[in-house]
Amino acid sequence: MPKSIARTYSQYSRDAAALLGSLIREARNEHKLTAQELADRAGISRGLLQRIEKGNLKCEIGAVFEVATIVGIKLFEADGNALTKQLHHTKEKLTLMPKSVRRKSRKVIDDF
Amino acid sequence: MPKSIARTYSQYSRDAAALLGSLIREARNEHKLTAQELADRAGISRGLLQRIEKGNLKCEIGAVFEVATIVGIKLFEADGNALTKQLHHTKEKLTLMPKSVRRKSRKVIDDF
DNA sequence: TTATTATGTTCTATATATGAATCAAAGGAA
DNA sequence: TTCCTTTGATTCATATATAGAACATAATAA
Repeated sequence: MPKSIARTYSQYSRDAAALLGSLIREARNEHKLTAQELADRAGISRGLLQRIEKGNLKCEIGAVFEVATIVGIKLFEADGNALTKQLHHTKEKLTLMPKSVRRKSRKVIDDF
Repeated sequence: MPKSIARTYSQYSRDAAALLGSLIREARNEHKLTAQELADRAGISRGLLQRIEKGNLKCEIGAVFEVATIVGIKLFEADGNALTKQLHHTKEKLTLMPKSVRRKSRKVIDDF
């Protein structure tokens, strides 16, 4: 990760992460799960779980999704099956669309 | 990250990430945005965007949220304002709940 | 109150995700 | 077809997120 400069995030992204973290925290309490227990189930450290619950945007999305799934927070869809359905549908749409994005040539316009 | 062993993810998490990636890809095409352009707007590299669209679970959630937000994919809520409302509501609930999870003492039962 | 457990916080070593560069392959326009 | 662009797929150097430990603080039960 060379040339890295502190990344900026939009307010919406920060709110979304904070909300998801709070939802996880709430769900964990309702499930009567210790931070350590939930972390163990998700295969992550307690420290990482804490950062997730705080809405830290630098956590890997896989860890966040795992934790959310364990405590019963459904991403995107209410019933589980709809997820894969929508996935297949989306992928079918993709095959029918142009493979690459291409706008009108800039080169030709620029030089003359 | 010591003692790291290839992390495993649930099928649901993998599907969720794959779906989100496909949705991003689709939205990007509809917005007529080049991968490079979207990556620039999100402040990430094109390679990272590629992995996000592939549903790679090891990407940082902040980058994924940024990209999703830019192409108009709303996380969790349809209208933007409801997000913060729900956030405040959730945090209020948290203050009314026990601060820590504690089950009946195991020590006392175990030894005697 | 006291004892015990959960959570918060900081630190360090290291595994690894990321940015950048490169090349190949594919796609769309003329 | 030929050109130009976009995308896919590598590779590598390095910035950094993570695991783990240690400790402090907070919170619950008795």
